[in-house]
Amino acid sequence: MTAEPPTATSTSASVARDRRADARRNYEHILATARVVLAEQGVQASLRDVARRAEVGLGTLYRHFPTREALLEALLRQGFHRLVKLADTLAATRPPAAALTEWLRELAAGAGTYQGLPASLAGIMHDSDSALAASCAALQSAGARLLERAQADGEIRPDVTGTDVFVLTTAVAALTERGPLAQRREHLLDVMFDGLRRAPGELFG
Amino acid sequence: MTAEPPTATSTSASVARDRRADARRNYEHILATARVVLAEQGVQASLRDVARRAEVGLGTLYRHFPTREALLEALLRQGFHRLVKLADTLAATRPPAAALTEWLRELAAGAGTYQGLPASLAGIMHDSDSALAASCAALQSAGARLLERAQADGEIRPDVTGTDVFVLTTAVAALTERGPLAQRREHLLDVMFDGLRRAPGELFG
DNA sequence: ACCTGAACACCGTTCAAGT
DNA sequence: ACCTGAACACCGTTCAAGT
Repeated sequence: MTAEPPTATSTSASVARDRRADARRNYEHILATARVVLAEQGVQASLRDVARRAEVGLGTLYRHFPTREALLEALLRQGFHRLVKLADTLAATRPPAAALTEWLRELAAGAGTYQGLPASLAGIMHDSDSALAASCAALQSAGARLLERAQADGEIRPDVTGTDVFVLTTAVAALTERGPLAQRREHLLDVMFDGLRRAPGELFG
Repeated sequence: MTAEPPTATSTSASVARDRRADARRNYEHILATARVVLAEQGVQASLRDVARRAEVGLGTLYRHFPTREALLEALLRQGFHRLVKLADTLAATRPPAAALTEWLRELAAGAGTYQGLPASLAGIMHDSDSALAASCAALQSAGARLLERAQADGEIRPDVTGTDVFVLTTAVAALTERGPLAQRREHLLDVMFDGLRRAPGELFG
């Protein structure tokens, strides 16, 4: 049952299907292994090590994931989608400013999944044509929408952009991803959020 | 005049002196070369390349600078001293809050000397026993003194530490060291400074 | 004392050879 | 079609051998 022989009429198609299944299995196995290895060593983990531990040739890894960013993008896609959906939920259920700050807290937490990931996300602005940047664009759009709502509501200063808020949040996530500052993530986010509020001088504007 | 021959009575001492002079020349030359190479390639530049371009053996570089942080520390020492002195000057001539923010702007600008340096400075918190961390401690102390003065003056929220302010500033410097965000350094620092002010809810406290 | 560079153990990336 | 791993061009680090 598990190994059905190819019929005479569909041999080449069946072979192709088998091959695709093999490739697909490799793809999934590399991804699962990468998840473990990056959890251990961070986003700068050795790709050679990932291939070794997935027991595939190095070329196989590169065939499926031509760059480190491509691998990272595949690993993070689900989490990105989850955050985009969360933005919609928060926009529908929470006051604009609270929706924004709660979402940014989730973004910071999500960026902490792998050591070095916040820096990679913040660094997307430096080379915006990576696979990771493309996938992250939806994330930034979701954040920008929450920001605009909060700004329209007058709760958040109008002179910050979605990019500003995104990079500031990932920067705080980077600072607090390990070490003694790890305990201060929420507080540093609070400080940043206060900076995002309408400046004091404009309180009566 | 330039090449004085060793006298008979001081041969070994003279040899020692010559050797020390040679070593000193190597030290200085490596440092000068590193300044150029790091300016081109950032703090992650190849140390092999530095040795090659300084025309010294790789071992010579490692003898003088056993770690990358040691080299970085030697490169930055002057700038660190300059910033510490600047803190004293600002404390003596400017109102407390202005002294703090102006000094932090200079810190951010100084951290932008080499690409990747802000991240290295922010990362000091993650391994606090490097040569760079030791030299940076004076810098952080100077910032902490300015912070305490501004807090005592009631201008800055009391629930932030010197470490908080230091890492937030270097983080903003890291975000804005290149790319499209480079133009927004001053603005993002302003946002951060607003966050450091007494929280709005406490305005009448 | 100090300098040198080969040696070692790693990388990331490519690509001819296999199935 | 896809997989493999040797080959290439790099790293950082160490250390025996030179002067």
